[in-house]
Order: sequence, then structure tokens, then C-alpha cells
Amino acid sequence: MSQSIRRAVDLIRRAAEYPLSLTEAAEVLGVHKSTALRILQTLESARFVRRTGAGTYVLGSGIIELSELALGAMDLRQFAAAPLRALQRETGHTVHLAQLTGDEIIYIDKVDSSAFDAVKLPSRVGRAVSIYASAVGKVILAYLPTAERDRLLSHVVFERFTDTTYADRESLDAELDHIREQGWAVDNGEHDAYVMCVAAPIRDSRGRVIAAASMTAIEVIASLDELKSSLPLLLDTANQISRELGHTADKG
Amino acid sequence: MSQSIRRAVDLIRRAAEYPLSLTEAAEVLGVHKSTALRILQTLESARFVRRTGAGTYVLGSGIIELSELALGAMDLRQFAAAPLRALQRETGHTVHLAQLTGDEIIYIDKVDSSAFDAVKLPSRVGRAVSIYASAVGKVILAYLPTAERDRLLSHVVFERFTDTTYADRESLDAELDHIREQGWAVDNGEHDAYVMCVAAPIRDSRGRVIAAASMTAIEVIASLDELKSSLPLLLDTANQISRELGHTADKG
DNA sequence: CGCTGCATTGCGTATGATGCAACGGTTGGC
DNA sequence: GCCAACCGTTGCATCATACGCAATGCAGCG
Repeated sequence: MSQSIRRAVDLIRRAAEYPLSLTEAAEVLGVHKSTALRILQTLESARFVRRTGAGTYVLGSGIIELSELALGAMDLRQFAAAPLRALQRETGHTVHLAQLTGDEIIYIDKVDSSAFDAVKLPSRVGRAVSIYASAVGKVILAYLPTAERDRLLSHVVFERFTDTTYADRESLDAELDHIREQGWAVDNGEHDAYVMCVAAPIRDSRGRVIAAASMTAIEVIASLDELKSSLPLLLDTANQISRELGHTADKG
Repeated sequence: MSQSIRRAVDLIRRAAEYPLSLTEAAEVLGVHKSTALRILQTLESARFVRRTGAGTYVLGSGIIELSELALGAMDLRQFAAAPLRALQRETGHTVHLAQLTGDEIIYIDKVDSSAFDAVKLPSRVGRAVSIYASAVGKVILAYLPTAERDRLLSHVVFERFTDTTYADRESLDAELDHIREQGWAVDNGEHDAYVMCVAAPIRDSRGRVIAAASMTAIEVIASLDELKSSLPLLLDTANQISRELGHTADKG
């Protein structure tokens, strides 16, 4: 694989964390300063990094623009931002917005818990989440057309993360039936034993489920039952977002 | 400058716009398929692009994570998101959040006007904005410690964009005095003749101004006077965000 | 004024990126 | 059910390109 591109990626990552001088950059890569300079100049011309007045390099706007381009492809994120924040405020739980893009479920927004962050959730905007071992994954899966669902799951190699994981197609299918019946999904520590979620589907103007909103809690802080007690608010929020996307509230 | 890195950047940009097959990628760059493959594999290992089930390449989560890292470095964005959206909803104007990072003022959030977008504002999250010819820039500048302000302005080459631009240090300093007196700043078409803004400072827990919120309008839609009529809401919003950041409301 | 630490430039060289050609896997058509 | 066409992948020889070196420029500081 391409050496210089690897090096470029390394520098971008470093620059995102901390302003990087040329000399530091060269040290980090273990190359001559002139080499580091050429890489950084190339990245700068793409606005992937930017020079500060102090001569150090930091992450540039090019990266952020690309990210906005990818995340903002739909208006979903804009429409969802306010309702999700209201939900977080009312319930106190960490709130996620996840979307099916390609073959993956990606977090496209996250509102942190107002609690004192005793435990930081490892989730991150942009990161893929298990399609069969998460509440958002399952709820999206549940409402997908059969052909699409089969296509997605055909590539999946099931893995048993915890005791509660639905680790084979048969038990997962039963769970998905159940989710369709009740209209929302639970993650009872199916990926990480101590992480509990509830998720509700979000529909576009054609009534197709394209995303999901979820509330997450560490077991210690809020048990699954506590999460469920906020369920009406979650469902309201998801429906409200669906409406803003143009979904007219007939059954999907 | 590094050829392969340039090529990699090209492919990332393309992949962000549209899923790219290997053959397409090779054609775009004008190189052999094997070359394109190696570049894409390298990018994939960095999660800068990702393969879809169909075998095409699209933008990966690595880019998005970097962007979030840069934007979310402070909790500012999280805390500000809801109040800014409320402000947009109440006033109808486009709302911006800008932050001083390094030597530049960067937009870190934007809430589009609910108007039918007759005119699209060219602003973008991640993009730098003039430090002396914008309301957010001036309001941040106004409240900066003198030494810091001098440092920032020492590198600046003033340029007169429009008739109203404060294009020299003396007139700018007078304007900054005025801003400190009244507690907010105006951009009376100082960068683009038809773009009007008002901006208010946001303070962190130590009372230091680290960011600014602004409302923008195209002159045709809302004159500066109309913007000013919404000023109390803007100031409330900025103060609310400051409070969420831990600012206790004594004079800064 | 000279020293130190930094970024930058020119250049010859070797390493690593490249193109080629052969292989393998999948799709679709006859 | 076979063949053909297409796409992605791999191994390898070649040479272009990214590299290190050393010299230069430039600022800050004692």
C-alpha cells in the first residue's frame, strides 16, 4: 500500500489532535524534514491541513467540508437536530441518530448525556455500529424491505458479543418480527453487557424507514426499565422528525 | 508536491460526491487500475473511504470522525446546538456559531434560514471568516486580551472589501471600543456589501470570550434594522450558551 | 554580532509507486 | 450449461518519484 499516503494520513490525524510543527511532523513519521514538508504542503493545498500564524499545522477546513457534505447529504441531520436535543434535555439520556448508508448503520448525530459523564459512551458520530447487535440497527433492519434486509444480512458473519446477542439469523428474525409488532427496539446489552438502548424508527416522505433515534444509558445509571419509561418521548421525537421529513402519519 | 497524495485527495473528493468504482477511479486519475486500487486500499485502511457492498467506494467514517474531533474539541458546539436552533426558529434568520481556533475565526455551526433560500449564504461550517470584516470576528476581537489581539492583528494585511470595511488598525480599534461599550457587533456589509450581521459574544467559565453567535441576513430580506430588532433574542441566546459553559453572569 | 533553531530549496539517488500482463470471480446472454 | 465480457486482484520488472542530504534563508536571542 502507498507509503506516502499512509504518512499523509498519519499527519492529518496528528494535526487533528494537536498543532504540529514541521520538525515534530518529521519526527513523528521518522523521515527527513523536507519529506514532511512536501507532504504537509500537498495536504495544505487540499486544505486538509492549514498553517497557523505560528507556523504549526492543524486540521484544515477541507476535511470538515467533506464531512459536512457526506453527513448533510440528506436534510435529516438538520431537521433532527432540535428535536433530538429537546429529547435529551427532557430525559437526561444520551441520544443518538443513526442512518443506513450503504451497507452500514452510521451514527450521524449524538447528544451527550447531561449527567456528569461518569462513564463516557464510546460511540462517535461517523462510526459504524453493529447492524444486528444494536437497537438502532435492529429497528432499521426490522422495517427494511425483505430483499434489502436479506442482502445486508447475507454478508454478515454473526458474532456473539454477550449473553443476550442475537447471534444467528433465526433468532434475529424472530426478534425483528417482535420489533415490528411493538414499533420500537431494545438493546439489552447485546453488544456491550452494560450498555442499554431503546430505539425508534424514522421515516422519509415515502414512509420508508431510513434512520433511527435512540436513547442510551449505562446500566448503573438507568436500567432498561427506566429507559422504557421515557419511551413515549422517544417515539414522539422520532415521529416529529419523520413529519419534518415529509412523512404523513399513515402506517408505514 | 507529492503525486500520490494529490491523487488520494482527488479520490476522496470524488468518493464524497458519488460512489466510485475502481474502474471509474482509475479513469478519473488517468492511471492504471492497479494504481487506483492501491490508493483506495490505503485510504480504506485509514477508513477515509469505505467499500460498499456493491464494491464501490464512498467517503468513510475516518474523515467524519476527524471532523467531529476538530469541531467538538470543546463542548461548545454541543451546548450551543439547541439554543441556536431555537433562535433560528424564533427569528427566521440564518444563525452562525463561530470560534477562535488558532489564529482564525472558524464557523463551527450553522442553522439555515427557514426562508425559501432565495439566496444561499456562502458560509460553511469549517470555513474561516475574516477576523476584522465580520461581526463575529470583530466581537471576538473586541473582548480579547490586548496582547492576544495585537498578536492576531500583527499578521493581518488589511484589505478594503467594501465601502464600510474597517480597513486600517486605527478605525478598527475605534470600532472595537464601540463594540465593547454596547456589548454586541454589527457587520454592515463590511465584507460583502449585501450581507448584514449582528453578533454577540459567548464566554467560557472563566469569563473569557471564546466564540460568538450571529444572525445573518441578505439586505433584501432583512435590513440591518430588522436584524437589530431581534437583538435581545440573540443576546439572550449567547448568554444562555455562556451559562451552560459555566459562565457566572458577572461582567467579563 | 554570532549563535541556535527553524523552515525552505536544489539535487542526485534509490526506493517505492507504477504499468503490465496474467489470474480469478461473477454476471449475463445465447 | 457454456462461453464471453467485465471487473477486481496479484506478482513482477521498470523507472519515475518521493526521498535524504546538505546548503541556504530567516528569525529570535543572548
